[in-house]
Amino acid sequence: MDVAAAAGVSRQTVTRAMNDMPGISSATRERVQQLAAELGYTPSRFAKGLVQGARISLGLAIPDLTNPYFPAFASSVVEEATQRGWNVVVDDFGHGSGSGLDAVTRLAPQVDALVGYLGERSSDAQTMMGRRPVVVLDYPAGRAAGGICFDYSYGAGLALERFQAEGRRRIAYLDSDQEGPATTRGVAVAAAAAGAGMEIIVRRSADSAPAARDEVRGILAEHGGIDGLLVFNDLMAAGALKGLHDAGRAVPEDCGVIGMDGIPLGELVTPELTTLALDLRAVGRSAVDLVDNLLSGAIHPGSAEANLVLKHQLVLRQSA
Amino acid sequence: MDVAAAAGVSRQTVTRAMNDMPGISSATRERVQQLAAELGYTPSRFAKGLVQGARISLGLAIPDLTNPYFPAFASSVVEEATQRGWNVVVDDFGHGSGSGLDAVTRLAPQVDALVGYLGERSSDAQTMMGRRPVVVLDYPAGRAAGGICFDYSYGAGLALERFQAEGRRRIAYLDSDQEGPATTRGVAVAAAAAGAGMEIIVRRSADSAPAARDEVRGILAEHGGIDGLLVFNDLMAAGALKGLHDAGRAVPEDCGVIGMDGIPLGELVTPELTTLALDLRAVGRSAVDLVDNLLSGAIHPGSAEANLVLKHQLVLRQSA
DNA sequence: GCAAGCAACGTGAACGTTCACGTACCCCGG
DNA sequence: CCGGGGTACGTGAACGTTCACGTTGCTTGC
Repeated sequence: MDVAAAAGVSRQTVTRAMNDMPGISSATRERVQQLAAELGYTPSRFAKGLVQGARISLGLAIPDLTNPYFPAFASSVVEEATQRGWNVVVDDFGHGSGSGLDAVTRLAPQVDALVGYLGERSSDAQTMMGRRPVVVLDYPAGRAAGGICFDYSYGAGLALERFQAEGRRRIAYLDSDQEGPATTRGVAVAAAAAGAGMEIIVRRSADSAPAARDEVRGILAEHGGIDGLLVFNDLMAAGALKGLHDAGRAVPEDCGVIGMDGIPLGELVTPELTTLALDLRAVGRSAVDLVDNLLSGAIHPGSAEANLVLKHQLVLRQSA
Repeated sequence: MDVAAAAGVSRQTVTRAMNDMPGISSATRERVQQLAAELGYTPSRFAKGLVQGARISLGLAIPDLTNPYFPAFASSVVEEATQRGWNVVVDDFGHGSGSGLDAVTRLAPQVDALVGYLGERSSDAQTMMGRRPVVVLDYPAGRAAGGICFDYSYGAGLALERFQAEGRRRIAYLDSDQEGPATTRGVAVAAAAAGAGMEIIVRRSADSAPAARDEVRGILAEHGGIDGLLVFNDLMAAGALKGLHDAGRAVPEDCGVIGMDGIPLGELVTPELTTLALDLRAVGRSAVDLVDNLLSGAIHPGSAEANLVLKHQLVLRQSA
């Protein structure tokens, strides 16, 4: 410790001065503090962490901060973590920063727990994190050691019911092409449609508004009679609205549109988006709560309480 | 180190096994690795950091992740930092998590450099960070030790010119009520208007779409003849579009609207938003570049190169 | 048969901080 | 004058890792 030598005192005295501890005269305290400031001394967070034990830092793995869903979610995670005095290390694995697994590789050595949209790789993530808590959101079939997933069957049912109630018969579902052959949502929608005895058209596009816009134009070119469109998420639904407008279809008169997620964007587009909404802040809060309980040992990885299932709510606005 | 005892080897051997270093038989390596996995052993990041020296972590202080501008910016910061092998600790000081200064207080002990929208408190931030680099975005009058700011006078000029070219005469500016008596943007707009010999109406609202929507209804109630509206940012501009629609004003026919920032949201609203756009990824990239150069000593805090001024570009879409 | 060489492993020391002590010194009361 | 009790400081030790060396023991070559 350089400051100790410069001030002619012991390291312990410097510690006392920097942390405002008792057992030091105010004269030396100020002298040491000023000297520290002059020398640009900053206590090493590593040494501090080593001796003081865990200051918790939470890893947050996000597929794409550019998609407004994720900041909405991240916002509540950060808020909730901040309240607990944790800090949050964010990794965005979009834009060529690799896969979710790369994000976990980067985060694992740096954090005490992990929360994230990791898609298929959740078990690898648990392996890399060892005994440390991992909360996977929107995990695919099967249980995660800890996780939150969504009851898409229920949500899809709500949406299809709505379309039917409106008398819509030619329904299409626009899926994301991100995960493997079909997304979790995709299979749920297909199942719900089959259950309701409906035949629906399924198309996929990249998870962005422009891609959805283009894809919708394609759908309409092939299937002109579509009068209901369910979309993978609200961002793509916003693009879909544009695509319908491009093709001269009026929403909701010619074609109803229902999105998923319930992000604030839905209220800003025209017509305002009917959507299967989640309580986004509740999702973040639940994720951090899970981590907290896993850390404290209040609940155990793999147990029933470590897996939450949240339901969507159909928020009716203008588009359907 | 528990694993060392359990495996009956020395700590050094464990180190060699965990880090795939030479000088160890593959038999012992695997035995140690498996034992480590069973015991749930995770190397302490603190001890590692202490002995190996700095793994850089970058603090990112964000006023409100809920406002789509900030994730757009954060996304490029995270991407750029990830490329350098840094990790990013995010703090959102919206939603009652205090002020920017609170965020800095939380981040300062944990990071090697700081980037953020800190508003007025940038000098306090530098004090808390000592010699470590601080890059302040959108700092108010006066220079920051390191920072990026925007030439709002230039941008405001572009917008007002556009309104004039369209023959619009009754211009209003909707400001944010976040910072003190008037925002940096507010004074720039006022100055640009005065320079152009224009008289403009200035109103303020909270920095959110619903607040802007309400405020715009208020403006129209008082000043019905408004035919041009410049707005603090794109999010508020999106709300303003809704407000104009509520009041039965057609955009751009009855009233033109120009936003600021150039976030992707602008292309999803109807009509699509004409805006003073920034290259958002360039902003993030520049911020991280600055930090990098400050860390390496290539440029010095307070020097001319440590302060960047970026200009807006008027992107014409439908709203003006 | 003996040293050289190499592979496999162990042994302090160090990183920078805090914790639990120990030690001067001063002030007072008796 | 002596001891008790405070205040202001200093002194190992410890946290868990890695680094730069040592130290075995076995092979190899002549």
